[in-house]
Amino acid sequence: MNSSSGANIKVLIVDDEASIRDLLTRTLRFEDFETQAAANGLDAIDAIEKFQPDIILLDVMLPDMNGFSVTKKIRSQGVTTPVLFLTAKDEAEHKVQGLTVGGDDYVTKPFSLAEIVARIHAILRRTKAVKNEDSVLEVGEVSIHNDAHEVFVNGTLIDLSPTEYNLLHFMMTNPNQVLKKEQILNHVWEYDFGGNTAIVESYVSYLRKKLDEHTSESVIITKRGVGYMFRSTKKA
Amino acid sequence: MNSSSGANIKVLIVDDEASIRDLLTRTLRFEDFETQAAANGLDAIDAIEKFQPDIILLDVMLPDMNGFSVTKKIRSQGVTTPVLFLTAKDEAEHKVQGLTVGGDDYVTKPFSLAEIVARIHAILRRTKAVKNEDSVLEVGEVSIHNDAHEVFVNGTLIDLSPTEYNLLHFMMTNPNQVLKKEQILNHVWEYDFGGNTAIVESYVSYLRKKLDEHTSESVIITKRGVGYMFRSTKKA
DNA sequence: GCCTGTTCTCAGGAAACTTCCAGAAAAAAC
DNA sequence: GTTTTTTCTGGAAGTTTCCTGAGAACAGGC
Repeated sequence: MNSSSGANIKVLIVDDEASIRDLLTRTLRFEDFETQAAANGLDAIDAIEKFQPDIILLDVMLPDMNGFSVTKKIRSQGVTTPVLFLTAKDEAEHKVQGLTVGGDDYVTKPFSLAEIVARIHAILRRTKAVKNEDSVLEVGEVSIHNDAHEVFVNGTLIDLSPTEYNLLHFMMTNPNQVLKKEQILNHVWEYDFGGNTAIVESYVSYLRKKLDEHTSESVIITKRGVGYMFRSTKKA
Repeated sequence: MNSSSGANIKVLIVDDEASIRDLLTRTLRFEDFETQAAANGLDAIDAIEKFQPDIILLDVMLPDMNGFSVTKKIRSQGVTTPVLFLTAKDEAEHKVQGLTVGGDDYVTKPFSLAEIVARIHAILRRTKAVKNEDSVLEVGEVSIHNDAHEVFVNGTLIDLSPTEYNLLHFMMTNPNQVLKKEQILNHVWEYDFGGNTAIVESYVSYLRKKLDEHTSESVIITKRGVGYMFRSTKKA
């Protein structure tokens, strides 16, 4: 999202898969977070002590011990750093839910990068009141209420599917800036999505159909050969 | 694009085709980058260690190992140098997509030199904040907003096709100097473009038609027998 | 289980864009 | 002033990109 999204925030990434560590590291650094990574539970505990992260992304399945044990261990040492668990969908979701007390939260793999970034902000907002990722986002004639997951266009409530909502949210956090279809795909869809950018076209089409009947002019502009742009102002 | 565009920046060029290495080397040196080249993966890994580049142009198809393996290898060694992948259009684009989320990016072959230079700047701006390739470029009565891909002439928004935009951008980054048609062709069009410089004349004509109705005098001056020049000031 | 909403793919058609050509216009050469 | 060279520009062909409807696959709620 914007360039100083995570300035001065330290994130510890714990996952045994190198590709996931890499993906998260580069994404979060790009978002201006300071990151460090660990591949197993022991290294993680070590890194928490030394690196003193503000938040921990913790894979539940680790080679030596599971994420819950890691959490239990550090909590017993008085560490209250919030944890964002990364878990496979089938990995006993209810188990995770029970453990996400306090500031903690979890996302299921495969996740989308936009979701990870959003969750991190949400957690930090709750626990530290760092950077108030506003729960209401208003751009031009459209406003998104993040808490209620509601979208209003010039006062009218619009019903969107989850993916439509995510796409709109991503575009509205980057208004007046051309977003390449690939860029959109990489942020809004899950990281292992197999298809191509045609789906972005489809969803832009869905969004337009729902939004544009209430606006003076289409809020999503096609920049042929480049991508799409959410406009906040009149085109002139 | 101006003469000190890449001062003190080290670029490692990795491609097995000598002609591509040459093309890139000459272009980037002209742009004041410091360059070094490698023809295969092993040499590349070696060069990364010794040369310590600020950015790597990496062909995906290499004789010994592919570009992803090279990246994986160096990342595992803690090297975070951003990579600009060079890839054939049909070469499993989705594979590359996952890798373009952090600082990395990619261009498909055949690329244009202007695009390579622009991407390098974009990457460096994001990762190192070296030399902010301004997102707004203003020369005389014309201003280009790179983020939104919009062009204003004396306040009026002008609608341009991708090629028109690229041509204008190239000319505006080199104002008040005569650009030979061939030079323009080499920078703005893809390197394997088959036609001749007549197309530059066509596009200059298109640009003039769109821009000049809002300016006091044509912004693109013909230097007969030589080329074209974008003027920033009145001609006198 | 059945229905509904959602996600994703695909393909046809429309629109925009690129490229080439050829005649007109302008400038330079003689 | 005429010829030659170079540039300009409209048109047409061919290609690419984008939009959208239709339908398959899937999940969740009732």
